[in-house]
Amino acid sequence: MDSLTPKKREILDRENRILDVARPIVVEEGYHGLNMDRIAEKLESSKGTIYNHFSCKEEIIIALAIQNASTRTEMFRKAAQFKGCSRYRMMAIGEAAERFVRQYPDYFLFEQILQLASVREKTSEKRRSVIQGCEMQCMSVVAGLVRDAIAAEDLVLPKGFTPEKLVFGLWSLTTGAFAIIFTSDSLQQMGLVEPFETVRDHTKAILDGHGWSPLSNEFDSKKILKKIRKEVFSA
Amino acid sequence: MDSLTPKKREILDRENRILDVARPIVVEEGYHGLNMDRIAEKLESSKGTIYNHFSCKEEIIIALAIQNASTRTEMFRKAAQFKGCSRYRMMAIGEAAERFVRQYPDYFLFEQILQLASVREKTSEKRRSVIQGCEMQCMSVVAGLVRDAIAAEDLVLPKGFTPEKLVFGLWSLTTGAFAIIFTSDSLQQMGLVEPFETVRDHTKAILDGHGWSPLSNEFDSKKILKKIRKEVFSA
DNA sequence: TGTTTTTTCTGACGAAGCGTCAATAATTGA
DNA sequence: TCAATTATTGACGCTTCGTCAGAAAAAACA
Repeated sequence: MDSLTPKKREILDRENRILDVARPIVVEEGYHGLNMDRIAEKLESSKGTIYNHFSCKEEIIIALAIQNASTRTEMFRKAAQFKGCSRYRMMAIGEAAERFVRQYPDYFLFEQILQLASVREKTSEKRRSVIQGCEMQCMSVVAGLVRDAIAAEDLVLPKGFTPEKLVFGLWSLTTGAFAIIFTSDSLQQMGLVEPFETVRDHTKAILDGHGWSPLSNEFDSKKILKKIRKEVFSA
Repeated sequence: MDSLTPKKREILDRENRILDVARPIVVEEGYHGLNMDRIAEKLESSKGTIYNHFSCKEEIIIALAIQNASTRTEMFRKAAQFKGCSRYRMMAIGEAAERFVRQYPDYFLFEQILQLASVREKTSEKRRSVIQGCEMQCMSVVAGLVRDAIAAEDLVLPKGFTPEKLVFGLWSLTTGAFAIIFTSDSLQQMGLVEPFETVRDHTKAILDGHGWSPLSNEFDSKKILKKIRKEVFSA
């Protein structure tokens, strides 16, 4: 359905043009570098027009995050479909998480900005719930996989230890690690050069620690990872 | 040495009074709620005077973080001195991390604000390195403990897997989890009511996963935790 | 004690960014 | 073609930032 009046088309396009202009500014100069006058200037329209699309700059930032958020959900879904036992499928999701963050490092920057209460509260409930929805869907995919593992008797969780608790742990580990990777100077200081590999190692340890079989010493993870990369991620 | 001229004393006091005034503002109204005029008003002095102490509001926020940062280092040091095997001492540090974050939740708020590049870059190298130093010291304590564990043959790390890598994993898990606990709505949605307990469980899993003995099924962690709480934290 | 020098304080000021809205321009539809 | 509707514009008021010349206070000196 591209048959819109030229004017409607222009307005629709502009929404994306605004985001295209804003993205590199936020990436290069951060939250404070982004301002409405500058966007208007680059877009060769007036500030009022920008405000017709976004009610404040925070809305632009959350819109930028939304541009990427559903991609992650898709990647998680696709990864969960990897043909193999539950543990391998979990590995595939780990790979998805890593690929996503390497491919869209901007996303983490936006999330970081949006985590600040004073920024977040300026955004619309509508956009907030889109982001929240994408995140919840990712977690649901993982939780579903944990349930599959339990059903397949690859994993036995202690009484009261819900699949969601396991998801929370993995989520904490990966988002915590990514935050450190992207913002902290400590890694250099500690001499860590391959942080992503280390994240993989720790994910492995958590899963082993919870007894999710096959345990990592019972299979060749290098080989499986290769297979995952080939079968799930090559388009 | 409190024998200063009354004027010098007043100036020195004021530095703290500024922080005392600023803290609740940042905690309650976030980064955007804090502004220099407001501080000046509450302090019943002029804005210029505030600027004599702090060159911008970001400096105030980092100063607030510094007020707590060394406490954490101290708590970690104290915890590492717990009398027991390496794994128990590690548990003591986990307990220290949890206690710190519960006792000074503000600190995490400040850190979050300071993580934004556009905020961080306004702070002085001097204060930045104080914070960085405290953090590195915490990590060193943990890394030292890992080395102790290796020396005691409680832990064998694979070739190339440095103690720092293990620290990175634990650090990621805990900071990631704390960030989620304090800022995300997802926890409620997932029905997680005791997140701190869950963090403990995952820490346990990571340590088990790396084979740090005694493994968690070889001792009564409830009992040890009780002992830690009594012997390390009761002052 | 009075006087000079040094330090500190003050608040008005310019700059920058936000978000608004009356006026203007463009588009649509009859 | 022309009224009605919709979209655009940028000047404006407001808030906050950070500065700095002049005022006030403190310290040093005589």
